[in-house]
Amino acid sequence: MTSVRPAERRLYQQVAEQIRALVQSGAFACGDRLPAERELALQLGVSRPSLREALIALEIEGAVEIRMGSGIYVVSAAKTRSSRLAAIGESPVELMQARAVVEGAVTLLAAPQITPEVLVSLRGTLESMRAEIEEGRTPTDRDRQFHITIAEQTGNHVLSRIVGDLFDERHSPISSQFRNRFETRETWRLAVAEHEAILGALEMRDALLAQAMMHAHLEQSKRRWLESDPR
Amino acid sequence: MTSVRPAERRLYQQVAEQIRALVQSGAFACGDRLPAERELALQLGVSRPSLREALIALEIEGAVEIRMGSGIYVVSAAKTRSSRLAAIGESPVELMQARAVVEGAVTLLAAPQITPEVLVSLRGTLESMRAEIEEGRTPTDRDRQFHITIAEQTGNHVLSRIVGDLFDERHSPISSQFRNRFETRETWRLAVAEHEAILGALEMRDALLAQAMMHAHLEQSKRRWLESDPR
DNA sequence: TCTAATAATTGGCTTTACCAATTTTCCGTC
DNA sequence: GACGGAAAATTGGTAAAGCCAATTATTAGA
Repeated sequence: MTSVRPAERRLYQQVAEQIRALVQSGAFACGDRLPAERELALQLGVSRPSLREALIALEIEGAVEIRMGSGIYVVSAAKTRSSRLAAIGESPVELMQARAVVEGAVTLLAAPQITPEVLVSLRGTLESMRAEIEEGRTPTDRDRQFHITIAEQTGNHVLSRIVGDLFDERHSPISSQFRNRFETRETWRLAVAEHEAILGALEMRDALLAQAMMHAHLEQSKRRWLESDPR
Repeated sequence: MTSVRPAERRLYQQVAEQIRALVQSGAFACGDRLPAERELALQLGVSRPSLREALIALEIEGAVEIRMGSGIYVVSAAKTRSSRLAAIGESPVELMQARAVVEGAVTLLAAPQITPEVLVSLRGTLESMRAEIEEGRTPTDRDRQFHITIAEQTGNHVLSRIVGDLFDERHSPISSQFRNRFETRETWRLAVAEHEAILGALEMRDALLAQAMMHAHLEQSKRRWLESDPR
């Protein structure tokens, strides 16, 4: 079987998509065992290494579970990790409320573990934000950095990942329609002031206050978002 | 080169980790081109297909960019987005700690909004858990339902999604190596007792106590996990 | 009937080989 | 000497066959 096909995308991506389609079409139910690698490769008309590459991609995104010597199993269809994005009913308002709750708790946990060096770093980030705003630029990256840095002080990778993911979802296609009138220079100035309050509480070693300020910041941010959008 | 190595984890995961380490150690800077596949495979002492599997994993998590005919490039370090999948460094211990923090805060938010009907439903779930344990079955689904139901009372879809995802990650292939001796009947009985404490606090309308009990439950769960595994 | 050895199945990894896209090199031309 | 284009070298993409290791199913023996 000599390949004469014009490479459209990487083969493993095409194969992975085919398998996803097979699962979603109901050809294989959740928990079912897929055909053996050798047979499946034959069915799909690709070599076994190529099929394996596709399976690894599917394994990483949680669509299948590979058990050595046993077989390849379709994992609980509901949470394929790809369905995490674009979940129905998740409005930007809920997103910001979730951030307020989660990052509030994270700040409380992180506060006692923040070193003086990190405080200096945070202040630098804040100054950079201020500068970029006055230059007319949108300091989204600095904003992210501020929140991530605090989360990282928990020493818990899972928590900092969640904080980062939630931040990024604000800029996903779903929410992008909102951020138009939201990011004016004035609203950014308010945001910086709230960041200043958080940092101040951290510098005073007041964990509870820092938590409250973080919570308030994201609630305010949500409110600004709402008021900026007339829908 | 005949393989005589005792398979510890999947090879592609080990290789991917090696490459991540190389990048983070500064051996390759952002934007740099890695050695060619053939050479890199030789350096790392693995076959090219195995190296390719690792590269695909790294490509999916955004750590590298593969350009056909050109080479493999290290992508901007900051945005590795290894996020969505459980990145290395995210030990099950960190996962449980993250759950304790997040679900504690979620419980506090949910508690005032829980209706009597939901309380009845939660008690039913708990009784089902008890029954299944005595039958020798593992009540994982009921356990999940208990936690999800509470999260849903926040009325926030993002929060309930997070709680669900974190629960499911415990049973992902990455963490599965831990769950062997963890799920004994005795540990499950302890878990049910802690669930009972949470539900009791909710019935008493004591939101702060419920938060504390939820936090304690997941911390205890983490501890049990650790002690059950002698590594 | 139950248990333990055994055979068949299945994923894990290696080796070799060739194709396709890209980049580099080099030579002819202006 | 500078420019342009074609050939060659480089690099990723894929295929095929084979063996090892873990799991599961089967079968023979107690």
